[in-house]
This record gives sequence, structure tokens and C-alpha cells, in this order.
Amino acid sequence: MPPEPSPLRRRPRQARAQERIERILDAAEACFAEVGYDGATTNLIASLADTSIGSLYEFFPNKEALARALADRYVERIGGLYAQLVVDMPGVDGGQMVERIVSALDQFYREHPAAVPLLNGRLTSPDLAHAGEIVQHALEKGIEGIFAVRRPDIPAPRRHLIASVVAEIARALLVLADRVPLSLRRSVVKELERAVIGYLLQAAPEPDRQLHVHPTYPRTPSAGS
Amino acid sequence: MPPEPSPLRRRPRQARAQERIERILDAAEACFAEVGYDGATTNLIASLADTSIGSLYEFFPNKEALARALADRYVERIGGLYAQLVVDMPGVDGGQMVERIVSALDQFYREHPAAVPLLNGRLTSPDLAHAGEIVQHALEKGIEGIFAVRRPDIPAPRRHLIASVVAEIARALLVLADRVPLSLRRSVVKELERAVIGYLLQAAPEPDRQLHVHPTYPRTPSAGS
DNA sequence: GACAAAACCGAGCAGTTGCTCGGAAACGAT
DNA sequence: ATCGTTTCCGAGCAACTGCTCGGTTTTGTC
Repeated sequence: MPPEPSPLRRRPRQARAQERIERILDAAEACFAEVGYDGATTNLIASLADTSIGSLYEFFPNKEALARALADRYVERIGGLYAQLVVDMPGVDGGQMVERIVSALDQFYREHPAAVPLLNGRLTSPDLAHAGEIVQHALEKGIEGIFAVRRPDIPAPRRHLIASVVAEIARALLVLADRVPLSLRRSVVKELERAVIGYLLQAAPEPDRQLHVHPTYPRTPSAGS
Repeated sequence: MPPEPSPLRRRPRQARAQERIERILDAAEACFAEVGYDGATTNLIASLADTSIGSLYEFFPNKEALARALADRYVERIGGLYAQLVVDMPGVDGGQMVERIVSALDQFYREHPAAVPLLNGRLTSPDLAHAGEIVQHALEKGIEGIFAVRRPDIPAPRRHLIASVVAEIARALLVLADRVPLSLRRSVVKELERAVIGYLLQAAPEPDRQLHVHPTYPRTPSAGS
């Protein structure tokens, strides 16, 4: 994979232009988050960024490029989050690790609410397909990387599947957490932790090293063997 | 909640018209599933239904009404699915029950692919907000009903939260299952079963009646106590 | 201050979308 | 066959969207 070509039509030479581009991206993020990609008009984005439609198209060749540029910012941010998690990892047990991953993802989705329509839209909107793919891939790769360090015994393809599943569950429940009354938000996040822990216990039961703590791992909630 | 007012502009008096309405809804479902709500134009829906745009608006006052009418069909279908599950329930253990619920939801989403954009769009598109709410509510209500029969010991508000979480996880992973190569589909559905079982074990550990089978239920994957 | 490059502007174009409306055709009752 | 009702039709309207383009303003350099 060659490094993604810049979605910019022209590189800014002055700081003024660079700031304007940043403002435009911030405005695009806010619009996408509130009304979705299709609902966000380029004219609205420009005026929200306190600039003209002409300036917007001076740097972004089309609307899709806005999504692509946002996706690039997201990938960078995701990389930072996971890097932080990895350096903290030694000496943290599984439950705490899940807690930290969930907390990091929670922070990410709250700071970048446009990631949700971007990821959802990838299934139907040709414009968002590529940008959404990129972000999704970064999210999965990060989780998979952490998981690989802790569980090198699991074959890579299965690790990848598990990482995808965890990423999807996290996204679904963090979106749910945002729709729910604010007083319930924390308890939904708590349920997300339970879900991830429960899933990992079922999908990748820990090897010997943990068995003395929990002699039996149930595979199904009631049927004995 | 009064019964939803019919989204139809006028009631059909002849069988011919009724069939046409059905064809239009089928076409709308196919379009929404393929290109999303925003991407589906009313002209395209009409022509896919082998009818004219004028006929479409003869019965549906606007585009939103198409989504509403689809949602009504979905609610009906969901009710049927869950009714079937409830009558089968006695004599089925927890693991098998989860398997059946997952299988029913899988069938539903495959037979009605437009349910996904409808549920996702509810967060941003004002048009879909109401229709999506209705379907989401039906899904949650069904799961909660089944859960209530098996676990009357759990307080209703918590039961509701758990049902919402299960519904969201199921939707997220069934969507994932549809994006994945066909050969992997079944294994993703299997992961969904694991996730739901694992989550329920964490969120609603079974009372005494099951303890003799699994003496200890871990609350976190590694931390003892 | 002069000048070229960079940045900015917004009226408006071409294309699309949801939807209307006046009239034609099919139907059902007599 | 006649006639009122229901159904069907599709050209086209008003509104909107992504985007262009000619021109103005600002910046950096000499």
C-alpha cells in the first residue's frame, strides 16, 4: 500500500491557508456528525468555517476529498491512541486492558463524532467507501496489534476476526451510549466492557496461565458440555 | 401510543392498486438496501416498480412515507418471528435459545436488507428518525420479552438495557457478516452467538439453578476476585 | 512601491431531486 | 352502453446541490 495520495488539490504555501483548511475540516466534521454526509452541503460547511465556497474548492477538489482528509486525520489519531495503549500494557491484566481499550475508543468517538456516519456510510455511499474503509482498517489493526502481543498463541486469521468483532461491538455500543440519556451513558459503556470481556472469554479462552484462577470456563450459559 | 396512522395518502379500493403499492414498497426496499435512503430517488423506485412517478405519489404523500410504510411491514414481521420463538421456548436451554434468537435476527436482516440503512439513518436523517425508532423498538421489545420469561428475577429497567445491548450487538455483527466473503459468513454468525452468550454471562449471571454446572463465573478474564 | 504569486470571494451554471397537476385510461355499477 | 369513481401517467416545476470562474484582495520579495 503506497501512502495515500493527499486529497488536497493544491498545497497551501502560507500559514493562513493552512489554518483555513483546518477550519474547513473542523466544520465538515461538525456537519457530517450532525446531519450525515449526504445531508451536509458544501455551502453549509464553507459558511460554518467562516469562509467562502470558492476557498473550499480552492483546496479540496470535491466533497469526497473532505471525507478523505478527515479520514486521514482520524487514522493519525487512532495510531496515537493505540501506541499509548501498547506502552502501558505490561503489568496490566486482561480486564483492565479491555477497560483501557474501551475508554480509548470512547474518547475517540466522542472527540470525532463524524467517524460514525463515515464508517456507516461506507456501505452505501461510493464517496465514503474508501474513506470509511481506511478508518475501519486503522481501528481493527490497532485492536489486533494489542491482541497479538497478549495472545501470540492464536493464529493470525482468527485474531483478525476477533479484532473485527470487537471493533464492531465497540462501535455499536458507543453509538448507543450517545443516544441514551446522559445519566445512562456510563452504564452503557460498562455494558460494553462486559460484552467485550464476555466475548473474549468465549472466543479466546485463556491458556493454562490463567486456569488456576478460574478452573472452569463455561462455553454456553447453561448446557453442561 | 395510539396505533400509527397509516402513512398512505389514500386507501386503495381496487386489488390492482393494492398490488401496485406492494410492488412500490418492494422496489423501495431494494433501492434503500442498495444505495441507502438518500441515494434512492423516488423516480428510480417508481421505475423499478414498473410504474410511474405519478402513481407512486398517488398513494404515498412523500418519500418519508415510503420508509414509514416499510417500517410497518418490518414491525409486523418482527412480531411474528418473536411469537414463534416464544412458543418454542420451553425445554430449550440458554445456549440454544441464543442460537435461535440469532438465527431469527439473521433471517430477518437477510430478508429485509433495507432495515439496516433505515436503522442507521435514524440518527441523522429526520425522515428516517421516526421509522427507524419504530423498528428498533420492535426489535428490542421482542428480545426483552423473551428475556423476561427466562429471567423474571432481573429488574425491568436492567432487562431493558440488556435487551438494547443484545439488539445492537446483533445488528452490528450481522451487518459485518454481510460484508465479509461468503465463506466466512457462518463463522461471523458463530462469533455473534459467542458474543451474546459471553455478554449475558457477564451481565446477568444465572442464579443458583445453574451453579452446580459451573461453580465459578469469572467476572473479568484474568483478575481474580 | 512594484509586481507576481498565493489566497480569497460569491454570483451563478448545469444537473438532479422531490413532487404536482391536468388529463387519459380502466373499472364497477346500472 | 353510460357514467361516476378510481387508477394511472409523465412532462415539467421549484428548489437545491456540487462546483466553476473571472475577478479582487493579501502576502512575500526585491
